[in-house]
Amino acid sequence: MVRMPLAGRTKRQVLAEFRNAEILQAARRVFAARGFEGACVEDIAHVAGVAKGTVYLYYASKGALYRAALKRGLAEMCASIRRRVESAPSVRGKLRAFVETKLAHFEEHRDFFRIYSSAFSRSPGPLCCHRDLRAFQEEQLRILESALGSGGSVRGIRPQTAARAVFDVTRGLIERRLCGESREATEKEAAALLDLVWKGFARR
Amino acid sequence: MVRMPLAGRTKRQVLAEFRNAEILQAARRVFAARGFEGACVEDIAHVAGVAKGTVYLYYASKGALYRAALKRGLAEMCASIRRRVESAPSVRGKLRAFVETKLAHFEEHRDFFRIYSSAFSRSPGPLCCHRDLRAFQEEQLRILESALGSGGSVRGIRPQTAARAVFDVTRGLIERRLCGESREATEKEAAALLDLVWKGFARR
Amino acid sequence: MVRMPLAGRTKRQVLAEFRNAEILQAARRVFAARGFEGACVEDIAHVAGVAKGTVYLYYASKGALYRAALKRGLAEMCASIRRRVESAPSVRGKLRAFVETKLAHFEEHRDFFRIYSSAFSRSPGPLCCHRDLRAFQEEQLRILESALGSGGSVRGIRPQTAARAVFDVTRGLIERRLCGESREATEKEAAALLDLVWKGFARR
Amino acid sequence: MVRMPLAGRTKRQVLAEFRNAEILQAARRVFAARGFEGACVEDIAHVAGVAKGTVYLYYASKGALYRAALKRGLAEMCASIRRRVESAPSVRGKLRAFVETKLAHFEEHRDFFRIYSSAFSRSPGPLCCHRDLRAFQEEQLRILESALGSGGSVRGIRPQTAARAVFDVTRGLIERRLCGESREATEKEAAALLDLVWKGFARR
DNA sequence: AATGAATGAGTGTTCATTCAT
DNA sequence: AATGAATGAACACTCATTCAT
Repeated sequence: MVRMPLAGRTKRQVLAEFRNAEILQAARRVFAARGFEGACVEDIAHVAGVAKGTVYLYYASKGALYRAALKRGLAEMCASIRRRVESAPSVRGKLRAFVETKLAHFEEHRDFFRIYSSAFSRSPGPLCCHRDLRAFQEEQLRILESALGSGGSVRGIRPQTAARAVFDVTRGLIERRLCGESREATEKEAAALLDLVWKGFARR
Repeated sequence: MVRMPLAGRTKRQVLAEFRNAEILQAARRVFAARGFEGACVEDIAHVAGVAKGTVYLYYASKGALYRAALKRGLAEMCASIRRRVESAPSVRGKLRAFVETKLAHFEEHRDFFRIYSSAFSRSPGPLCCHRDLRAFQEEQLRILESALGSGGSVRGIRPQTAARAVFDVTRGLIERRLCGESREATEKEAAALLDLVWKGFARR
Repeated sequence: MVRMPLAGRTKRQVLAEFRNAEILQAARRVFAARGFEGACVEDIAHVAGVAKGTVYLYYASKGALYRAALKRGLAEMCASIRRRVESAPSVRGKLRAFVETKLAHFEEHRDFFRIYSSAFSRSPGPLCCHRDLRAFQEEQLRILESALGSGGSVRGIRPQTAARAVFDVTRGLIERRLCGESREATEKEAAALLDLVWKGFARR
Repeated sequence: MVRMPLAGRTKRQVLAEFRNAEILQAARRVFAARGFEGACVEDIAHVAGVAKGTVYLYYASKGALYRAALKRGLAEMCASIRRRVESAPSVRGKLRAFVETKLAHFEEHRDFFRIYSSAFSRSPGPLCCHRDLRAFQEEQLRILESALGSGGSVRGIRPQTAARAVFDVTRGLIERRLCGESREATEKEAAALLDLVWKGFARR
């Protein structure tokens, strides 16, 4: 954690942070457009407006840069989800907010989905998804759980279960949406799926 | 001109089919372990017990080999799903069969999941998953739909919706299972999720 | 030297000779179209209507096949030159016949010129053209020399010198013709060049 | 931003030019020794004393490197020819200078002749020589034409014709010289051929 | 801190040649 | 004699990473 006094950052630090942001941004764009292996550091550097060597001053390797870009994207999305879910008034509204926010996010950052969805399968060795990805998935589940738990309307089904259902179903929705399904069809499907889960969960 | 023995296949053809199977098998293993870009044709050949050039007698390119391996894996899985689902007696039993068959399949072919789950994000250009993958997803949905439709127990929710819910939720289950969740936890979760969907779908 | 009795060739031999001719013919076509390195034995075999392995029954290597094709082409051309030159009545007519025959030959077998003209530069090791090529060049020179010598009209210039001049100048003509110069321009140039040589050689 | 010292070139630029020259030089040697297809980039790099990748910093492809090497060699030769021809006093002296310069050049850069003479036959598609080669041939012809034209001694034969004769005959001389003919024989032949052309061209 | 020239390991693919059938 | 499946050496080109300036 870095102390950040009001006027305490030197010009150097400010510049460095700016550069870092530029690089991360560029990385996201390029990785998203071409995948991890398809992207090349030189292009990322070019898009970021710096020289290739500079990238290595900020990130130790292409892999580290990839992970940082992934993490940054996930963090942004999670924050946005939390904000929207928490500000929804009802439980059903919170579920809708979750689905809609994620759909909108990936539609806006359509490119980012490729990173997101390949994060599981990338990484060598034993089959396992990125630590970061796991962490952010957990966070999303917790957001959903507390939304559902606060409703207190359960009968026989745990909020964790419903949270996972919503989470999984949302992923499928996004995938189909990005694969070409129309916005209307997706919205109808989203409503229907939420309805299904809701009925299963909240029925008395 | 080659004599065609009664069996209908010459020794040559048999050998070729055997080789082909070996190569496909090896491809699946290596692609699964290292991803498309991480895998190198030489290794696949080595695992298959043939020379690099031989691979190219059977498949025109690394990409073609990848697609064939993916397709073969998907076809096997789909066939196995259909068999098990159709032979289950009740509707709930069919759903259980779907989930359990997929879980078991990916547990047995743990490696294959990496291919399966990266199939979406691979492929350049506009974000879109492989034709083959799409086709097999559709087939699985149709299996589920006809299982659900045959129950006739719907109320306000279409079988398609429930099918998608089951499909999506199963994917999540597998992912969590392969990422380290215990078999027991997964089974419990599977039961709970199916229960949720079932209640939402079939409630009176 | 193989004795060739009128009815003494077995079916086998006849077939073999036929195959050989087909292969040589195909080799010439393919080498001409794609150069030595660009041509692949499989294609030659295909064009010849035999299997790849068969080519190796007739020629020990790609290089040997190339040399044989070159030789065959050169032999044909030389024979045709000799015939035409010898049947021309006057010395000037013989020179004209030489130039015209070569021009026509390469125009008809335009492809062959690529083999012919690369024969010098191909072949590894010390810079030196193919033995065969040398031999056929010598033969052409001798044809010219005897044509010129028979005229007896020399003064101070040896027939060998004039022969070489005609030979060299013809090569240039062909090159320019095949590189796109029009037939008319070439013919005019040929006449002018022959005139020049003739005046230099035969002047009293 | 790089300081620009008075000399007008930074150290970097100087180094780059040096490297470039080394690579071109090496390319010429290796292409000459083994032909275009026989040469491999790694060897060229090795001879140039750089790593393979470095070659690609200077030339986009093996083909581009080849063309550059060809062009550089041609340009050097043409310049040398022009210098020597222009400084010769008489017309006959100019012709002699042309022949002698080319002979000497290829004898010194014996290797280069292989590139030079294969330039015609390389290049796929319709039979045609390299643009560059054509251009430099034209230039040599123009040098000869203006040398001949300045004599004004023509009678019935155009300087262009004589220029081509000299050009073609020189090529033959070089080929024979490099194929093993002795220097004396070549010189005698050169004199005789020039004499022939001269008599044909300049006779009254 | 920033640069970008240099490196060299890595890989898909081709193809001459062999040899079991 | 003919085949064509199998082989594996060869090679152009890319790109992550380093390091002198």
